[in-house]
Amino acid sequence: MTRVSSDMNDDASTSTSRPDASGRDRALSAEIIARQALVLADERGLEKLTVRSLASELGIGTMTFYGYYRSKEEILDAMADQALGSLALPSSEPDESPRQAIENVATAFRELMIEHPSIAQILSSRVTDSPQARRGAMEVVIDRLIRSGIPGPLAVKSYGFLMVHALGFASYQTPRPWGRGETDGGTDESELRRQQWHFYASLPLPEFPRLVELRDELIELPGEEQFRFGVECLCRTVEDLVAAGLPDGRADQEAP
Amino acid sequence: MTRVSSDMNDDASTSTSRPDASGRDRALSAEIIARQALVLADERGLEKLTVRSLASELGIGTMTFYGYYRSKEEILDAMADQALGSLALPSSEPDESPRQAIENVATAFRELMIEHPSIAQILSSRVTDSPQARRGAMEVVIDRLIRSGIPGPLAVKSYGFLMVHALGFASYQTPRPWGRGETDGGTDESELRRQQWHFYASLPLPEFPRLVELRDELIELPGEEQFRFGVECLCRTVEDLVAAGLPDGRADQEAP
DNA sequence: GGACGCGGCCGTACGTTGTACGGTACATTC
DNA sequence: GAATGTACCGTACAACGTACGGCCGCGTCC
Repeated sequence: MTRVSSDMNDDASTSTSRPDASGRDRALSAEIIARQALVLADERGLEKLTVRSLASELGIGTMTFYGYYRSKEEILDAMADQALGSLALPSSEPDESPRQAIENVATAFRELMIEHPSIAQILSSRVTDSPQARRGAMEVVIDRLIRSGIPGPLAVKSYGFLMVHALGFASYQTPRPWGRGETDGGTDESELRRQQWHFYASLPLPEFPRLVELRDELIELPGEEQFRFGVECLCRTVEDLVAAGLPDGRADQEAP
Repeated sequence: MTRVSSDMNDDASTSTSRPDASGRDRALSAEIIARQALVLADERGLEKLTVRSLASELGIGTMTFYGYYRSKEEILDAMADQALGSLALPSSEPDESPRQAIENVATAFRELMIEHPSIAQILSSRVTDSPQARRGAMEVVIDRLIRSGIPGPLAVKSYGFLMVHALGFASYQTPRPWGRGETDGGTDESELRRQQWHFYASLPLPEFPRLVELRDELIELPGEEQFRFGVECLCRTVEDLVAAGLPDGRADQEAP
């Protein structure tokens, strides 16, 4: 059952259908393997992704993997590339404001991190030399920001801001149920919030007055509103700078 | 010894630990081991930190480690705790502005990530259940922000912003020389920048016009100025919200 | 046709990892 | 001295990444 009709270009997803016409056809492609690896890492956690388990899931021998990637490190790069390549920006409106462009990019980044929880770990644990699709995402995002009216240097800074914000946000908590404990049943969203609330409420008041006092806000730290707050900060600043006609976000003390 | 993070009053972790009123004295303490582990991870990289190498560095047998920590996971938490506990805020001025408070906190976070490059990886790769010193850092930072005039809910959001920004920033590149390649001698700052510049300059122009055009800005993405830009965004927004008298950063569409 | 070579596949094996198990050595208490 | 409890660690094992080399079906050349 290792043969899967060996026609990989059925949906025209990849342009590198066959590397060369030497010898036999390969049953798989590097991209299919990377995609499956990403699925496994997102479902079961990056630390459960081993070369053996991946090969087993693909129905191939363990060492066959090394015919497609030279090391496990290499496929981690490919996985990050795969995920970044699936960045889904909504189609561009003709007269998009800087705020709309920023919020669209931010939402796309956030959804990417939610859909692929493992890439935050991958990007954090690797040096990530020269990704391929990452350049494509950079180009598309920066172009989108510039077309909305943001000057180039400021658009680059905004891209960096959003990427760092989304990445840091995904890294900050990563509340995957498989991470700690085996109580899969009781790890829903509201129950986790309730536990956090009780934790903050039970802290010694003389030592942590602020944490106890602000427990209602603290449990919202990993929430959507916190993410939006960061995006709002960027939007306001960019709007100010664009209105002032400054080409970048250099921090000079302007007098209003 | 900055905090009470000793192992004696840890109630729920291990029930079999009686530190005194027992047989012999222990040669080490859990905190000393965590500190040494943090040094090793920062110097040689987190992936080179093994239980064996750590024990060898401490001059103890491998299994002796498990008399202080129940698993390697546990010491990763302790290392993050150790690093967070060493957060160094400058002493508070009596009438500190919100901007000054935010910039002080941001600088402390940034220096922490620079001094301990491994904690970004630790925080990203772990679920990090209930750190001890992290609560202390949260309390101190949020209190500092509130004392500068920022309302409590907004101070919490600002704390989250700064933590996420610093963490994401540290995760984004992590340009450690030991990460890739063995050319330790030629991996200084300016040389790396030059290589990046040439990379962007050599991209195919029709495919990546923005990246080629903005290559001078792009190589500054992991730089200090990009970090400051994010902080500036927060400062401006907080100043606006405080001036408007809003208790938090909820994104209502204000009419100027 | 036969021989050859080549490339995709993978079984086996090796070194390293985290850590369970049990033994040793010594201080304290009968 | 005997008993007990604790700190320490040598050995062992499963799981990991992956080097090595063999098998096998195909294209090519005689």
